[in-house]
Amino acid sequence: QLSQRRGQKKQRPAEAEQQWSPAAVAQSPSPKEPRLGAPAALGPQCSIYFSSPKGQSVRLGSEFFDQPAVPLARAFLGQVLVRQLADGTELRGRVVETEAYLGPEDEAAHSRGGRQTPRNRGMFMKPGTLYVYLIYGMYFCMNVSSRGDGACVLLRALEPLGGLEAMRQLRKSLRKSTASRALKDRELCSGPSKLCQALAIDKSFDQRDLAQDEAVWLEPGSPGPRGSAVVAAARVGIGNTGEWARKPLRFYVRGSPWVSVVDREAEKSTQA
DNA sequence: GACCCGATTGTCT
DNA sequence: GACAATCGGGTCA
Repeated sequence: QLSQRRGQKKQRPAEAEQQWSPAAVAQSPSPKEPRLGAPAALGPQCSIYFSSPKGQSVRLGSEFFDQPAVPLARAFLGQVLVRQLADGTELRGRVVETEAYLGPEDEAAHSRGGRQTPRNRGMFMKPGTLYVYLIYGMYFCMNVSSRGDGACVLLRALEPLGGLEAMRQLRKSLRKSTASRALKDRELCSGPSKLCQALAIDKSFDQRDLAQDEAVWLEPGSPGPRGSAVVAAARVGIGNTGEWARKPLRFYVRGSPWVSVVDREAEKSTQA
């Protein structure tokens, strides 16, 4: 396993290109500002991909999630994940990295061989259902069920857009570090468990519906990256699963400094 | 009931 | 690059 992990490339140290600077992108409304209507309170009017009551608080509906894991993993890129805390604070982040898990045939998936247990039930529920699980006894990973039995998409990294200070506070308090240096913006959501900490996502979100839940939802972002702007690479942290460890089922936005692990080789084969 | 290990992260060398 | 932290769930007896 270690030898396979060793193949992963490290995040490059280069500074963030301007176009990805969070300051240059949307500033989310401060918690003090009047909030939009509850996103879950959707009227009957629905478009193909999202609902927009009164043209406000647009969220992606269940139709968006009802596609196979690979296209869904790609479609997630560029969309904005929003988490509303109990006090009304909105945390926002643009999805920049995902992984697809294909279901029973995928040897690296928790649903491999058709295994269905109380833990991974969310993977088998309707598209848009969250599958949140505890890993290494202390971290959470957040997946979204896709079309296909036992198939889902793992959210691996976000570009923080709003509520950065709340994220920093959550990350600081949830991790067990002695030294409490301030975390850089790049450290807030650049990993599957980091983003769960930053957005206060835990086991209580397991099996919730991303298309309906009041505390977490997905909004359409700017036009997502297309074609060669998306890098397809091997998934991270997959061990002895043979060919399945090498399949290019991880997708990330080329050039984004918010990605957790950059794979230079994969970037070459996915020519810009 | 015992045992093993993980879709990770952070720290230290 | 190595390695510890930490525990629920899967597997097998």
